[in-house]
Amino acid sequence: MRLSRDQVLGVALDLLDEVGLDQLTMRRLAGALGVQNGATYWHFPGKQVLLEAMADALLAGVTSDLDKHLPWYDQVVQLAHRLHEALLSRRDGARLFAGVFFPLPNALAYGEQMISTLRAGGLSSRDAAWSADTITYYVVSHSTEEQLAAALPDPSASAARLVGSVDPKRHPHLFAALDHLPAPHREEHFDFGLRLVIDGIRRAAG
Amino acid sequence: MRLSRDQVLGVALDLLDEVGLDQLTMRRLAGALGVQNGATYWHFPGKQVLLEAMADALLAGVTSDLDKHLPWYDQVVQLAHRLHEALLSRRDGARLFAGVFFPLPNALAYGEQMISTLRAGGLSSRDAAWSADTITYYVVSHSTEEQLAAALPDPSASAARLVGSVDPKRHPHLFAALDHLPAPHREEHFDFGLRLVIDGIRRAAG
DNA sequence: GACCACACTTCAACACTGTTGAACTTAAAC
DNA sequence: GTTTAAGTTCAACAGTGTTGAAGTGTGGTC
Repeated sequence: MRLSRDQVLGVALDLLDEVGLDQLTMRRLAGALGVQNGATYWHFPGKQVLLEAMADALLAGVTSDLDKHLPWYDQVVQLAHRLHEALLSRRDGARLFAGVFFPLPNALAYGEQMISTLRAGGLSSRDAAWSADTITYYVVSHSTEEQLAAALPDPSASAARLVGSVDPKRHPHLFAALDHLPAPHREEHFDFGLRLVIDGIRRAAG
Repeated sequence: MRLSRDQVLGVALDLLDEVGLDQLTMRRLAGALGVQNGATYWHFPGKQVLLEAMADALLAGVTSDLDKHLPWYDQVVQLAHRLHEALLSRRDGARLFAGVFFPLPNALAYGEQMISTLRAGGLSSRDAAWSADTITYYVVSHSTEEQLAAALPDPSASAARLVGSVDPKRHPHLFAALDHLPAPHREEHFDFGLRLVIDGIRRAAG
């Protein structure tokens, strides 16, 4: 049974969901493909290139069917949500994307769309580019943290460790903040920070 | 020559500066300490714990000598700058910090300080906690990207690859944004995004 | 000063990783 | 039906984190 590049890519993404980024090894991938270890190296010159291809595959379609009738800032919100969803669509997707950040087609399309939308809001070329950076930093970082929290060996034990290490005498505000951990309100937490950034941008747009 | 835990930690941080996070191996660390491989395992139960200790060491002093006479939002800016500097103080410091995110003393002190300052600005417990998250996401993400860009094998070749892969016909806005890459204006770029976030927070503070 | 217990180090191994190159097999091209 | 190249196998290399048994040195006690 001969392989194709797309087949390797597809199985690699499925394997990512199954075992996570840390356990995604070339040998395991070969096993999932029903093939010997060296075979994948014909289709991808090395693991790094495979990971880049996987990262870009994650972003397929992030710029499709955007609602162009919304106000520009709501279009920015929509696009940020798209990126967020794309990164969460696969296990460790955000970490995968963050570890690679080179000019890949879908990532470029995302960047172009984001900057273009911001320019439509009246920002200068520089401000649009830098604002897009800020939004992207936020989305990637938030997604990474979400998935890291979800991937903890024992979530309740980890939460207990967190609560246990915050002394209400030494860290009163942090202690109070334990009532507002991101985890139970993932979406609200994401939207809160995103709104902060976008409000700042709207102010910069004048 | 016997080792101490602090000695291992110190040499590990120096070795990090020298070889980078990816090349920081337990054997190399033992070599730098003038000792055999297994020896470090008496002082740290495993590499992960060592990395956590290193990450927290990075943050030593971030909350010292803050200017309490500034308006609350400028105190937030100052603290964010402190975190930024701390993460950049060692090679791959941001990545090191991001890969670990557990309740360590200096990280807790930072969180407490940030939330407390935001509360002083009038934010609710929830809004202060979530705003602190947003700021921290931004600083960590920005620092990570800065160090990743600085650590590229051949910066000018990488820049060329970036420029070369942006087609001005398909990505006009991205192409125009190439005049505003973060790299040559690191500090200005950092401050721009930080201000966006903090303006958003000031608006939320009402 | 001799002894002892424990802190610490060494050494050798284990199971695993990405990557490589030579040999082999299969499929397509003429 | 032979040739050519695409695709695969197999065995090895150099490296990783981690472990456990055996050894060594140092400090405290009799």
